[in-house]
Formats: sequence, structure tokens, C-alpha cells
Amino acid sequence: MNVQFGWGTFEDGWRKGPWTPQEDKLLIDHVNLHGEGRWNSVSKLTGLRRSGKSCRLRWVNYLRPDLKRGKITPQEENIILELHARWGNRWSTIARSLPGRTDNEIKNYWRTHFKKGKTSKNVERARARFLKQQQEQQQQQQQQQEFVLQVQVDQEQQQQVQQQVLHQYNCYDQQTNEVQHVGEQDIDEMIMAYMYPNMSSSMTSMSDGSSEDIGSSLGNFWNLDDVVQQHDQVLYFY
DNA sequence: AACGAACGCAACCGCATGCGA
DNA sequence: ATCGCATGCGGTTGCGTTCGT
Repeated sequence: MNVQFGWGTFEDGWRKGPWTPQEDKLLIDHVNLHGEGRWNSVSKLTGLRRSGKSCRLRWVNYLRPDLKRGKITPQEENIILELHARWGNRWSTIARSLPGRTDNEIKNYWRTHFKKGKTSKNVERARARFLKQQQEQQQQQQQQQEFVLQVQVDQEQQQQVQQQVLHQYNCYDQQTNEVQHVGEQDIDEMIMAYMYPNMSSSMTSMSDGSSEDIGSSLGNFWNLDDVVQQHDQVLYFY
């Protein structure tokens, strides 16, 4: 049974073809009231003569409020190319990386812009870019591991130097073998004096503004946990 | 201006999958 | 375990619009 009805047709009791604004409104009101899902019950509850499948498709691909309208941007195109190089025709998977875009939209875009034989060079470029990106990620991971290792080594060196300085300046209590009360600033100055014996004492003093940078940078230098944390944060943005 | 080709997009179809009875 | 229903997914189709000749 196939009956002509305006633009659309009736088939087995279901209306087919383009949706009218009235139908859209019925469906939007229904979803606002009951939420998404249970698409087969939409026709019973709203009187819409549309199958559940048709309702779901109309909502997902056209009526959803979070859909992004307008053309695919060059950035989105890059993402599509790269994800297609990775996933192939898994449109819904690709669509998850493009908020506001539907699998149908991406599929259509691909078919019209990058259909095989049409712009295969673009596809090849995307593949190459994907492989390069993978290599860069591996390099980054390696660098991060090396950095963490280096920081661990630095921390050990720091402790060694600190111990040497404390010995040098007789900061250990002879009886308890514990470090006598020494201010952090004092330790910094002792370390500076220990490492740079030729530097004038005024340079290591915290009394004037010019040396504050040295003191504060020293403080930062020894705060390696922060350094690691900052490094991780920087890497996170990649 | 008219016509056909190409394009863009909404919608449909068939199959796969998930899930509850 | 299996059956049926609901939903999701990828491929395909159909039609309006745009572009080139």
C-alpha cells in the first residue's frame, strides 16, 4: 500500500518523506515531555503517523537542540580526515569527536568531498598526518619518561648537595646527629656560598631587591615537585 | 534563458546489536 | 538458551539547489 499524501506518502500506515513543521513540533514537544528513547511509542502518544525509526532519525539528525548548524569548518574537516584514516567508515565513532555533528552529516560530507577516486590525495595526506601524529605522541611519551627520570636524579643530587653543605657548615648536632634548626633561607645562602664560593656575600644576601630574584629562583629550583607538576600540566595540553 | 550535471542533504532500508521476558 | 522488540549503524536513494555551458 503506497498512497500519495502531499510531498510524502503513506505506506503500511506510516507517513514517509519530508517532515512538515507541524510534525517537527509534535516530535519536539514529545521529547521535551518524555525525553529521548521509546521511539515506537511516539506515534501512539502524539498521533504522529511516523514509525519509531523515522522519529528517532528526525530527532537525532535534525531536531536535537545541541546540533551545530552551518558548514563543516577546516578544523572539523581535519578531524574527519584524521579519524577516518584511523577508524574507516565508523561514522558514529567519528561523530563523537565532533560535538554537534551527526554521523549522517559526516557521512554525507565524506561522500561529497572525499569519495574514493575523487580526492584520494586528501585521504593519503590525512593518513600521513595521522601516522606522523602517532610518532610525535610516542616521542612525547618518551620525553616525558626521560624528564621524570632526570627529575628523580636531580632530587637525589639535591639531597647529596644539601647533606654536604650541612656537614660543611657543621649544622649537624654532634650528639643526636640531627640537623640543627636552620632556616630555609639560610640553607639557600649556604648552598649558594658552597657552590659559588667566589660570589660576593652581598649577592647571596636577601637584604636587597636585586638578589631577591636569585633567592626566589633558588627556592623554585629546589621545589622539584612543582616542576614535575608544571611539566605534566604542559604535556596534558598536548 | 534553458538545460543537464554535479552537489548537498534529508530520509529510508536492511542488518547488527543489546536487552529483557 | 532463545525469542522478540527497540535501538543503532552504515549504505543507499531521492530530490531540491547550484553551477557550468
